[in-house]
Amino acid sequence: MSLAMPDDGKPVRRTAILDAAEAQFAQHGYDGVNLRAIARDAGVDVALANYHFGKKRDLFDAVLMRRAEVLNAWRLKALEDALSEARPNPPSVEAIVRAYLRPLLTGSHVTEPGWKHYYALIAYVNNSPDWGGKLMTQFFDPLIIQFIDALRLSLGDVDEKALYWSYHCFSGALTLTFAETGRIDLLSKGLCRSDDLAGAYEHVVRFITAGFESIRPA
Amino acid sequence: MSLAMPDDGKPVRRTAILDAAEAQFAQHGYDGVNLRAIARDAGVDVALANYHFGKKRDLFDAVLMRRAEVLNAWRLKALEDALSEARPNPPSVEAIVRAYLRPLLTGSHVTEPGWKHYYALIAYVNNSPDWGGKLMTQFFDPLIIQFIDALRLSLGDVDEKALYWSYHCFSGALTLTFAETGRIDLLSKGLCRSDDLAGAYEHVVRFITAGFESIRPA
DNA sequence: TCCTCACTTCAACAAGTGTTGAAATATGGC
DNA sequence: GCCATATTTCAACACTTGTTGAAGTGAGGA
Repeated sequence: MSLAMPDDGKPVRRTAILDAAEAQFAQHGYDGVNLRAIARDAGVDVALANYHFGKKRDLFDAVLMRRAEVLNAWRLKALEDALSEARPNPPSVEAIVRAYLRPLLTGSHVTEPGWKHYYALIAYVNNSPDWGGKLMTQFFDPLIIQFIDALRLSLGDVDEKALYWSYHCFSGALTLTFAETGRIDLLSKGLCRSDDLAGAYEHVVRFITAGFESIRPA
Repeated sequence: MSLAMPDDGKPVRRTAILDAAEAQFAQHGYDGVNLRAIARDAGVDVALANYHFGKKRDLFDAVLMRRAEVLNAWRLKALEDALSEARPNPPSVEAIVRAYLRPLLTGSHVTEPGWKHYYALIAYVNNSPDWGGKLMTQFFDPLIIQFIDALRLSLGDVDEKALYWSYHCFSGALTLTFAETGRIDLLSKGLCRSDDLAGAYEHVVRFITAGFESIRPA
């Protein structure tokens, strides 16, 4: 393995491009970014992005995919832990919600700044009409379905439409919160801070858990 | 008044540009749109957008402002109605949430297709880092503060941070739902439909109301 | 009729865009 | 050292971008 290779066996410049693209796309969206700015941030020639990733759109997909695999694995493990801890009973709604959120707040997800960019990117994709929905489906649906299955298990014979719309609310609240848009700082006149995700965690968990509990059949 | 003037006294081409820009910005975001495409959709020369609105960014602001004023007025009336109906008691949380949502589902907001574009645009702005938060603050905060005041009245001596984070969750869920991204259609395999806002309404109200109720002091 | 003014179009600029093919360089196996 | 391969740079093309100044149009008032 060359000295120019990080642990994953891919050239360092390749990951430098991914990192720079991730930050840029998160901040300005797909169309707000040009490849020369990405290359400059990565300390690299423009053409190199094309060599490693092909077209601009493919680079965007590569950025999205890289951490999606990691995040899905973390979340899956957290969900399985919650399920096995509660067995033979179904886990509580709160435990499921926490399993979905906690990976965003532990380990390298906090220390490595790239993850913060990634969360903002997810918010951008999640709220983009048409193609955003397709991308989310492609990268995250297999795992999300498992979470919804767990919720169905926990809530009993729940109305299916209510379940999906509730997850939809969850998704919107979550992506906006982790995007750290600075919105709540202005609205609350500094009382709440976007970058204090740990502080937001308990509030979000409580709000979302109560929302899901409200559809539990009587 | 010239024949080229609609009721509001502004030239028809001016509003045609606003309509076209609204649709384009909603679908592709600020940077994903070029003025020539807007002009083509409006059946107008490129330079005319510049004549009426100045720079591209000013056009974007004009699009945002046009319906913000209308929406804020509708919502304020709905809130005041809820307050006066409940007087001398504080209104219920559910009544406040409904006052915030119902204007999106009544009158011209349903019949006029431009409003659907506008909702998608709000989702785009709300989830944009930095400048998105500033824009939302500028156009919507005065009204939102009144809604939060009403919620504080209804919920009693509530924790302030919990109140703001709860509204934040509300905001994320709401903007995503009304953006009609097509996401829930794919996730639910067609069971739920993004364009069925009336169908989503009751589910969202229930979820959000329960979330706010969960922070009510014991 | 002529003038004024708001509105609209035309033509063009200067800068920036993604993408590419060929050349240059580095790397690892023999 | 030599060769095949992977990586990186260079230079350039063809095209789109926002913006502008000058010219054109039409309606209403004097």
